[in-house]
Amino acid sequence: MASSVQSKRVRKTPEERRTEIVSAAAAIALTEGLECITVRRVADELAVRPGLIGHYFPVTEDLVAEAFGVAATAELDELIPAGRPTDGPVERLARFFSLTVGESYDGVSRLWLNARHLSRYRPTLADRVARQEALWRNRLSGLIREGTEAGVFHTDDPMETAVQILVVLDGLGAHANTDRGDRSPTVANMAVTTAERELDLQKGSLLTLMSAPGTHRAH
Amino acid sequence: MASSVQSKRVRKTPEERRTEIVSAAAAIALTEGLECITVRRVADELAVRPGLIGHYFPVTEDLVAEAFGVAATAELDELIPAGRPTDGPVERLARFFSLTVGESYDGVSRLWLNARHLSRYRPTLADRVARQEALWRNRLSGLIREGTEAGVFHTDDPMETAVQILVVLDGLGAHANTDRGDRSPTVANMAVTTAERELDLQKGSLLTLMSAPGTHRAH
DNA sequence: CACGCTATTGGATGTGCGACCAATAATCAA
DNA sequence: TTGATTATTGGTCGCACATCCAATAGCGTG
Repeated sequence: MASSVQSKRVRKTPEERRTEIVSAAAAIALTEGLECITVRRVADELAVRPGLIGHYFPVTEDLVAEAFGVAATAELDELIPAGRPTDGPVERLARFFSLTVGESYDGVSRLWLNARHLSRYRPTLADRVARQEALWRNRLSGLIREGTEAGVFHTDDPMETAVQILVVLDGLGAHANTDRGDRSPTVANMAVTTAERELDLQKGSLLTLMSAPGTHRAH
Repeated sequence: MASSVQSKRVRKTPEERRTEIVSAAAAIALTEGLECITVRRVADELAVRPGLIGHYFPVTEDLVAEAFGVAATAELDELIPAGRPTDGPVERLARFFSLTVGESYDGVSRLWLNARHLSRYRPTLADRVARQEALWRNRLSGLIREGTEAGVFHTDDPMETAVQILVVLDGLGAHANTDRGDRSPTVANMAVTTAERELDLQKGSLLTLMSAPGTHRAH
């Protein structure tokens, strides 16, 4: 009982330890940024020695890429849950937007900003970013396609519409690290407006469905 | 003549040396990135000793912020020249877009991406970014206001329209470090489309004016 | 010409990083 | 119980960075 640091070493299965490491790294990626994922930082997050991280990830860049992938996938699953939907396309799209306009989405914006910039120097991460972009595109365009087939959305090219929405979302998210305070409602709702226009929905129809969750900004 | 390194030390006026340093740093910012602005890197760019940089910029972060400001201002002056205009608002806006869709604009996109991310950790840079954003907003909204007063553009709020255009531009620029290859014309021209829509211009009217400069992508 | 100012040099200090490796001990099979 | 496997430790190495400082030498002033 003399020392708070653990004297006995705990030995886990490689799989368990590995996911533990990646999870810790993903958490750091979201809260502090991808460049804070360092061998030492992750190590004392898990109360192990730095060398152990290097044992599972001999090249740190691989851990960074993996952490981004896990974090981004988790966020996407929150925005547009995969699997059998319980709601209709309109409700699911409204959910998506209500989550993306909230301030809690700033963390996600920061992560993407972070990853996109860091991709300039880390090819492994660049690959992961490209894969995640495809994942997000596909998930959103899938939702849109569902809606068009159900007759509630109208667009010739669901993928193109999805990309347009994501571009606007990226543009809004670019300011996650700076001002973002003095934003007019028109600008703040640009993504929703884009969706309503490109999907041929009535103006404000999506917006009115978005009041359900706790974190929204009606302004 | 035995040594290629300079044996004699050159002594310049503080103003001259200072601008020299900032210019070198700005060039590095555009080509390699803001985190490559290091005391040593700038020093051997100018063939001086690292200590000299520290003499003019005791805190390196200040040099980084200054370099970004200079680089961004220079780019803006290229996109929307200040001073007495020789062309009309429509031509100037067309020039703006023809320069922003070209691949040569990727460098600028990268710079903004870089600065916006780095602002997360460097408050001094964050201030500079905020000021530059205001500068860009004002310059573009000024141009739009000119056009509305001349009766060629139609919008109730030139500033809001300017911000909308810039948001789309930021969204498109987010991918400057990754793919950006498989982009449909619709997506590639989103910023122009936004302008035409928000300024109540005829569809394609701006686009057709954009063929002049060498670097454009009609797709 | 001599002197003072200071731009510029050369070097030191301390930090954090990724990568590497031999020694140790936990776990499981024989 | 014994032994092999390997997860985990503890430490080292070299590198790049920002910051600080005393010594040096250009250049203008007297």
